[in-house]
Amino acid sequence: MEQSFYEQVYEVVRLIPKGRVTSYGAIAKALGAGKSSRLVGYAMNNAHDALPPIPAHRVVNHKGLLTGKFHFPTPELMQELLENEGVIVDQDKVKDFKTLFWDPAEEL
DNA sequence: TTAATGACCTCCG
DNA sequence: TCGGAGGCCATTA
Repeated sequence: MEQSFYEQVYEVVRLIPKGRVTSYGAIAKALGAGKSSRLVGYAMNNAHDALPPIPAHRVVNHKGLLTGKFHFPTPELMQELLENEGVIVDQDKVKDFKTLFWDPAEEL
């Protein structure tokens, strides 16, 4: 599997600027598969072995909630990484989500 | 090949 | 306005 939907997702996630976040649906939509939002999340499941490492901590659901934090080595790591980049996280939710939101479709 | 899974999104009550 | 249930697509076993 050289090229697949996953590769597309990885590319977009790696393009996310530091201190910015995006949603799975936005990525899926940017790839032309707005209904395949679940695939984006599924791709992240494989992102653990993807190289270079994927900044999955910059990707959250459309609610701005860190749903995938449990998939990290440690749930708190995701929040730490976000705060380390200047993203404020409160109650497992990204503060000013719509403000820090980064639309991949605009970059692509 | 068929069936099941998933870090989601949208709609309806 | 808030909560719950269903549906979509690609990948893996």
